Amino acid sequence: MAESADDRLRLLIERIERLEEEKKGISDDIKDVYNEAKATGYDAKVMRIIVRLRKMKPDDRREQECVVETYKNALGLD
Amino acid sequence: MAESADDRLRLLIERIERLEEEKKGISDDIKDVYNEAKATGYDAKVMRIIVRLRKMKPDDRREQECVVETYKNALGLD
Amino acid sequence: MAESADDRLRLLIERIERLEEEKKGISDDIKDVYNEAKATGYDAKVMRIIVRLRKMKPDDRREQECVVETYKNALGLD
Amino acid sequence: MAESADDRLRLLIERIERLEEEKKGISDDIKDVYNEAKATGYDAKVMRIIVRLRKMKPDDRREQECVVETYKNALGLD
DNA sequence: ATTTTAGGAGTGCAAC
DNA sequence: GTTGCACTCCTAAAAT
Repeated sequence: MAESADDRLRLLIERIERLEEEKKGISDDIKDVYNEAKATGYDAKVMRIIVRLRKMKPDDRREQECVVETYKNALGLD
Repeated sequence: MAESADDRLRLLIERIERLEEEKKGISDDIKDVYNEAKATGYDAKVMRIIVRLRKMKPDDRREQECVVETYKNALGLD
Repeated sequence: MAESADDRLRLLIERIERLEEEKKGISDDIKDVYNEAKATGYDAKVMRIIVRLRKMKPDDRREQECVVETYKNALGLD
Repeated sequence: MAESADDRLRLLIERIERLEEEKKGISDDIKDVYNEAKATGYDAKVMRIIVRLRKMKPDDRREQECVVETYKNALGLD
């Protein structure tokens, strides 16, 4: 036959490898932005927190922040 | 000789395995506490956040919370 | 001034968010390839192992495989 | 009442914190064993692989190793 | 049954 | 160079 099982497997693997390279490139780009931000004086760690918060649905986020406050108060945290 | 290299390696591996079992037991205990808390009506996810916050040095924590607030304001978050 | 600090921060965050979306898209593509492979009868877990092995330098890989064999023999594994 | 909700939450949190300390202690012990092994000339990375292999059911392990071989051959790996 | 979520392990980077 | 930190991956549990 024109295409052996071995070739099929190889093609799948190679597609994955190409995609992983692309992904790696983007990860590097993200790292660059954080470094650029840090060089400008921003706190990268906090920026990561912000990105996470913005991923949440606003209502969920506010709800959670509220519960966190409650628990902090219960424990005398802050 | 009394103790072959093979035995030495085996003993090291077995010590690691014993320790990993202990660790697993404790992880399960922690999980139990969270489940108990959840059954009592507490929000386990928020509890995890609290545990993380309490691990930080209070000054660092307050400093970070402050920067988070600043960035949130800058982005109109909240 | 034309560009406030707030805008600068916002732009950085938005660049990160765009890049993370792209990255997410590629991750999904990779997942799709694995699913396609699985549907064809391949073992996705083993494919992941293969991808990892192909990432290594051939000499390093062979060297490591050799040491693994040695340790397995020492422990009567296999 | 004798025990307020705040106390209940605090007690749960403190139990978790104690357990996490124990867990951390064991993790450190494990690290120590790997370091001791390394000092004796063993390859810690390979030891981790061995530990993982020994966790698997022997039949599953052999089956998987077999499929890995097959795929490696299909790709001319080795 | 599918999809999300958390914990753990491993890897690589970075700072010291 | 080594220690710690952060990101990724993967497995397993959980919720829907």
